[in-house]
Amino acid sequence: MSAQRNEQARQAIIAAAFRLCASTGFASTTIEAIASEAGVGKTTIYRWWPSKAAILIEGLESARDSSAAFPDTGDITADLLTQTTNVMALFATDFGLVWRGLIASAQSDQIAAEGVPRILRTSIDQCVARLAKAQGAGQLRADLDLELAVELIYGPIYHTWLLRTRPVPPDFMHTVLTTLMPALTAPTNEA
Amino acid sequence: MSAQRNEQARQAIIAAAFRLCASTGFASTTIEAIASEAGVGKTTIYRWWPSKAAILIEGLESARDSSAAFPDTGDITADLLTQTTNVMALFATDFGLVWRGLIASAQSDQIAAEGVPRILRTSIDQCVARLAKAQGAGQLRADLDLELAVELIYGPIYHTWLLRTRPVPPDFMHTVLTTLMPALTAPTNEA
Amino acid sequence: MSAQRNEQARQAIIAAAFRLCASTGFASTTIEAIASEAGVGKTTIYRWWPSKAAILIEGLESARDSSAAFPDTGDITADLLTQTTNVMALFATDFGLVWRGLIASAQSDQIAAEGVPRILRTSIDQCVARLAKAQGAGQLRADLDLELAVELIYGPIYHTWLLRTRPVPPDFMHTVLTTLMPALTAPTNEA
Amino acid sequence: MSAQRNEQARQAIIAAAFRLCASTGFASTTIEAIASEAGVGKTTIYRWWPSKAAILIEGLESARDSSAAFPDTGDITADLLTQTTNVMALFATDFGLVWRGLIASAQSDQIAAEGVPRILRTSIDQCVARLAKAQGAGQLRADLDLELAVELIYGPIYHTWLLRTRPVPPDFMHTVLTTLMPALTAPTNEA
DNA sequence: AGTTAACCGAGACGGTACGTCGCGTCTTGTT
DNA sequence: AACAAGACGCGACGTACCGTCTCGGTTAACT
Repeated sequence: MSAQRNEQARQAIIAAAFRLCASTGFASTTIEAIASEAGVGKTTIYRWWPSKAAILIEGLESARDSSAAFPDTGDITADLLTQTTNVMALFATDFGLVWRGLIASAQSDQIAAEGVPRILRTSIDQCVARLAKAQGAGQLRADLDLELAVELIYGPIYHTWLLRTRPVPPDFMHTVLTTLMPALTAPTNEA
Repeated sequence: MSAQRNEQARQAIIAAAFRLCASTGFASTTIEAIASEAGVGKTTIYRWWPSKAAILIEGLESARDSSAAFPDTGDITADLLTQTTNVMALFATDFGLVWRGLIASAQSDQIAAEGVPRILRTSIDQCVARLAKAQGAGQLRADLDLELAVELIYGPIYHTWLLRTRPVPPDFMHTVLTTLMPALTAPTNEA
Repeated sequence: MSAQRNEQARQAIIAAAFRLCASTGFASTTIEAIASEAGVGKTTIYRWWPSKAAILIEGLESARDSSAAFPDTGDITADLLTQTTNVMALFATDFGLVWRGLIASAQSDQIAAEGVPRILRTSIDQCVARLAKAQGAGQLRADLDLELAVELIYGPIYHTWLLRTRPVPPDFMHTVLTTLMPALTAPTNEA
Repeated sequence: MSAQRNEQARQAIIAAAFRLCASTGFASTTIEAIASEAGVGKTTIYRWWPSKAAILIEGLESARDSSAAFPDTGDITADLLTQTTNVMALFATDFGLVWRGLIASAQSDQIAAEGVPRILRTSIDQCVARLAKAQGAGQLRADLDLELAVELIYGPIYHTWLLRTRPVPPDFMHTVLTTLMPALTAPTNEA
């Protein structure tokens, strides 16, 4: 065998896809534009990815690490506020454009429909892990369904971010958590 | 002036758009297919709507009425459960396909980006009104931000429905409300 | 009966058709443009003319008179030179653009295919009449077929004008007639 | 470099254009119909030709050879009669439909306006060559402008064929040449 | 003097073809 | 064998005009 996959081309394609997506939007980021921007033949793209969503998904999955890790100061409420604030800040960057485009295309593109939940899974698992630790420490109700807790916490974020029903106030997540957390925390037995 | 708009054509176009969207999906519903299905020239569509999203938005806005009205039995928790259950059922129908497509296209199409929040506004306002009544009746905390409450309630629905991170259990909204409502309701002074 | 044809509209339409044809060319002179330019409804045009060619033909037929009448100085060769020179000058004006467009559309449009020969007939008949007079005066061969003579004289003009095979020299018709006329004139019996 | 032009497609397109032009006429021969008839994408046509006229011109130029060559029996008058008769016969075939359409479109289409004279040039040059030989042999006047001679000979043909002013008699070219040739031939000095 | 019907402007309508864009596949050398 | 380049068949785009068809409104002949 010889002539294996060209790693340079792979990175150039992913980088070009992100660049275009950030500058001209997800919808007008075409395979042809990516190929041209990356200085690559279309064939090379189609050989390795089935759609533009796949390229961006691969890009996200390989570069996710540092982005929005969970802090652990021992105070679950404070840590959630820190992390969700980071997430909302991230959504306001170029990353947000890509991610929004992927979520949108997941409604019709098969690859995106599988990739989006897969990407989210990691973040959710990290969140669940942090919540589980807090639960173990008695900071959260023992009977709390942690998957559900994630949805209660992140639901409002995606609701405002995707549906754009109102301008998001700066202290949005502070208010959300202030309102929500009492329902998640263990009752303080002060009878 | 003269030569007014043909109301028959207008309705045929909207109906055709919904039919196609339901049967072949939002992404593959083309203007040409709508025109053909409606027995109408493409020009007639482009004369009145700038994109397929606009057609579907107009259809939704003119036929919204009855779909998911708010019950009022006096019990806010029960009413929310009823209504959100109805909404989730609605999302599982053809309407859901259209709505999902519109939300997706709102991430790139200007018209959809305006229409989706406009459509939601009405539903949110109805929800807020019902919540306000409950608040007035002392069933909800007096200092509760009702817009936020809506996001806390519907956020999890859209989170699961759009992001598809896990299969939605049948009693999903029951669990959501059971967990969430204590944080929204007025504290029962039983000291 | 009542409400007869609006003469003002008729003239405005013909005038607009000529104006557009002269300024933007025959091909891009559309019925819609004529209607707009004339400040007239499309219906009014279609009520009275079957195609744009018909409008221009009517315009030519009603305004032909003065354009290229035949002089009669008694010298047939000189008169032909005068007249053909006038014709070629006319072909270089806006009239030429219209006439060329009509001849072109006569290759496909039924109305033009009838109108072009009808318009030409008049000119040819005038030419034939002048030739007949010369023939009667013994200036042309007695056995000359005058229809053919017209084609021999005008053929080269249309050949160069329609087929554009070479730049037309200024003394073109002088040379044509100098070469051709000996074949048409009666032999001078100088035995 | 790579990915060269598909010769099969090229020929299929030209053939389809001729077939359609012959069967439905030049005016109603559309690019879409040609593409469909040739089993080819529209893009492939637009990639290589700017208009349908260009296709037909290329077809004519690449297949011109045999069509109406000049005989050379030594008798210039007889040879001209033979050749012009052939031309008129050719004009009555499908080729005539194409050629007429091209001449018509040359009045508005830039490509046709260049192509028609270019195609004619070859035929004219052949005619001029034959005339020059006759002139060299003393059969034509020494001072005869041969370009002009061509126009005198072919002018009547195009006049009748394009302008359709009268039904063309069967012996048309015989009469034309009988009338015209004396003006072109060298005077026989029999004083 | 009032009625009324044809003509008028405006322009919406169902269509056809336009010329362009991007798709995903393919072919042709080059590295 | 993978690559760049890009031609290919295809489908949809949004536009321009086609010729037909309502719409009121005007207007001129005939009640």
